[in-house]
Order: sequence, then C-alpha cells, then structure tokens
Amino acid sequence: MSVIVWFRQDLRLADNLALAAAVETGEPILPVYILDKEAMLGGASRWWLHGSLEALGGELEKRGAPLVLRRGLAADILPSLVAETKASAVFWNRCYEPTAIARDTTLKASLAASGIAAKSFNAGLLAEPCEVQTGGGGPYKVFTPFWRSLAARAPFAAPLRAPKNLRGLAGIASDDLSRWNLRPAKPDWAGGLRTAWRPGEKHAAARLSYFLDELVVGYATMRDLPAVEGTSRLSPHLHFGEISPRQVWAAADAVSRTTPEASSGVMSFLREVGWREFTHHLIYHWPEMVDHAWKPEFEDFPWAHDDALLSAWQRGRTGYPIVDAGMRELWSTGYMHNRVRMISASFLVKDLLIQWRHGAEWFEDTLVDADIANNRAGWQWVAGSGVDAAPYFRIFNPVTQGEKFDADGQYIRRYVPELVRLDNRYIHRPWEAPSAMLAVAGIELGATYPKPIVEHARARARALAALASIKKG
DNA sequence: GTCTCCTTTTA
DNA sequence: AAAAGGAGA
Repeated sequence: MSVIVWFRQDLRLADNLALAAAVETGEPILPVYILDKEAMLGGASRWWLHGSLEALGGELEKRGAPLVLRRGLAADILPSLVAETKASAVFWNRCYEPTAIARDTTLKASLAASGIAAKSFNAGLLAEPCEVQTGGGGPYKVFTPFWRSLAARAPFAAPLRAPKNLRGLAGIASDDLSRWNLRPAKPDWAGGLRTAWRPGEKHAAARLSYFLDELVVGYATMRDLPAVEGTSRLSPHLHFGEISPRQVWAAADAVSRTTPEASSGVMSFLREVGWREFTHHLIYHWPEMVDHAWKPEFEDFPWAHDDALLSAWQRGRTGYPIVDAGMRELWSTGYMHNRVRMISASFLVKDLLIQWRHGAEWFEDTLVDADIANNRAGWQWVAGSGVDAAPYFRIFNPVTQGEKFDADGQYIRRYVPELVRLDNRYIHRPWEAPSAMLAVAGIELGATYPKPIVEHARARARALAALASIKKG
C-alpha cells in the first residue's frame, strides 16, 4: 500500500495539504509530477518549471521520497502508477482553471470507480470560489465587496510546516528532467531570466522575507514605480505554488502586528493578493471568460487586426518609450512591472484596437508568472470587456503615464538604450524633441528608434468611437 | 426603491 | 471636475 501525491501548481513542501495528508496516512509516499503533453506552456514558464521541479526534486530526495517525473496525460499515467505501486490513494491540491477542473473531475471519478481514494485539497487560495458569496448567494463581480468579504474570513488556517522526513518508495522509474528540454538550448535566450530570478520554494520564502523586511513599508507608493524595486515579485512563485497565499498572509500579518508603521503597506500588499483570489474566483464562476469577452456586446467589437502592428508591440517598437520599455523588460526578463502591464495592454487594445486575446497569448508565452486567471481577467479589465463596469475612458495615455510613474526616465533608459542620452523633458515623447537635441542624443527617429506607430490622440478617439458602436441600446 | 461606492482613468 | 453603469447592502 502507498499513497501517490500528485504535484501540479503546488511545487513546495511547506503548507502543502495533499502532502501533509499523505504523511498522515503513515503509508509510503510516491510524489509525482506529470508534464501534460497537451498543455501549451510558454517558453518562460517552461524555463521556470525546470528550476522549480529541480528544487522540489532535490528537497523530496533529501527527505527520502524522490520525485517521479512522467510525461503524458494524467488520465493515463496516474492509473498505471497506481497499478505499479499498489497505491490505495491519490492526493492532490486543487487547481481552478476550467481545463484543470475538467481533467481532475473526470480523473477523480474514474479513480474512485476503481476503488482508489482520490482526495483533493485547497492549498492554493485563501478561500475557494464557492466559499465567498454575496448576501444574495451569488458570486461577487466587484472587487471591493469581494475583498471585504474575503478579509472578514481572516484569520486563515495557519500554514503547515514542511515534513522533515518522508517514507518513499524505491524502484519507480522517472523521466530525466533535463530530457524534457524545458530550458532553451539553441539559442539559449534565458540569460536575462537567470539574472532576474531564482525559482524554487527556498527562494520564494527568502523573497517574501526580504520584501517584508525591506520593501513593504514603502509598498503603497513605491509599487507604482517601475524603475524602483518596490513590489514583492512573488507572482511566479505563487503561480507555481512555491509559496502559498496562506504563508504570505500569515507572514505579512505578523509584520503589521510587530511593525505598525508597515501596516498600511501590508494592507495594500494583501489587497493585491486579494486580486489574485478575485481573478481565480471570476474564472471559476465564469470559465468562458478565459476565451471570450465576459460582456457579450464585445463579440461585435470592431477589432483592427494588423500583424505588423502586433509585432511592433511585441518587439517593443511602438515608438512610445514606456510601452517599448515594458515589452522589452518582458522579453528579456520574463516579467513586466504591473503598472507597465496596464499601460502596454491598454496601448494594444485601445490604441492599436487589437483583440485583447492576442495580448493575453503573448503574455502567456513570455511571462514567468503566466497565470490564466490573473492574465485573462487582467486583460479583460483593461479591454473593458470584463465584469467591472468599465468607464469608457479607461484609456491610458502612454506619455502622461510615463511622466507620472517614471518621471526621470530611469526605467526607459534601462530597457530602451537607444534613448539613453535623451533629455528627461522628452524621454517619454521623443517625437517632440527638437532635432538638435535628438542629434546630440544620437537618435534618428525612424532609424535608431521608431516614430510613434499611431498618434495617441487620434487612436483614442477611434477607440471611443469603437466602444460607442457596441454600446447596448 | 435608496444610497454608496468603484485599483489602476481622462481633460 | 467629470465619467457609465451597476453591484451590493
């Protein structure tokens, strides 16, 4: 007899309820990770996954239960592992994306039908989608009431410690992680990712501590400045489950108790954790939101498909420095500061009138924290096609946003070296700079750096007209 | 029905 | 100062 622990987006030992439950049974444990051959993981996510599995595998091995890697479909692999190991149970922590729910529901039924105890747990959210309801019994559609209702459930269960020792099973074949080719080889484009990130549970915990010790005090104001290290940068760790939201909550809450001057920073940080909960809540209750606009009238939106413009956006060659800096940060580090995500997303959807789904797909290809719920709900927020009653004027101005949040152009200069010598006054609008100043800075618009691919004022008017054209009534 | 409120906005 | 429209109590 033995218990299989199926790891998915919970690549950690601490506060892992499925693992803890398996330990509790007293049976030998077989930890397994299955690389779904049908899952379309983006390149940056694949890179991260390699590091995360390497770290998890090392820790499990140290404790006596090495991680077994298999590739294929869980529906094929788990039953065959059950047979191979004479397992009596399979435990896992729940995921909330529609495709994962469909897969897990079927699997649970078929395992149960063959007499296997298939048990799932919540180790990924502070509260599961069905646990947070409006007074009328339905799901929330507005963040603030959702957040109030979620926060009222605190304190949350205390996070569990990692098990010290595990009883493993010997002789179960595993794939070789390096053969999965999750890391890019030819060419190896992951240099920027390696510089920016350290995947794995240990690094997730270290990052949380560092953030709470050094940054959270200033979080409320610094979090909006892309040039500054002011955010937690925990998103990829949370996405892969190297750290749990309960661990984050507990640690942040403890800081605000011991350090009152940090409490407002902690509050605004936890609110962002609340946004992660909210997007998972939305995607759970409206799974069609993953691929379709939540607001049906957006089916008729006059999108302007243009591959050349899409590609200019993807490559960071729009001629708007804040957008280009963001897109290049994404390309080189697998990450983009949240403020800039909003600006560049608004630019794609409103200024270029390109369907939000193209943007969402690009982000999922390139982000280390690519997360269906956060990403799709975020894009729909920007597009105005999501649940919130979006003001029609939710159109970011790339120049004023740049001037407001990157006043000295430090962020621009970091990622758009062509503009490094341009005077601050024009760093966010090089096309208005006097030609002598451009010459001194070594810039030739249209050659060394693009001219704006659209004129924002005109693009804004066009977006407003497009939005008006689909208005109900 | 009434009242309040709404991450990120714009000009 | 203005902005659409609706959620939530």
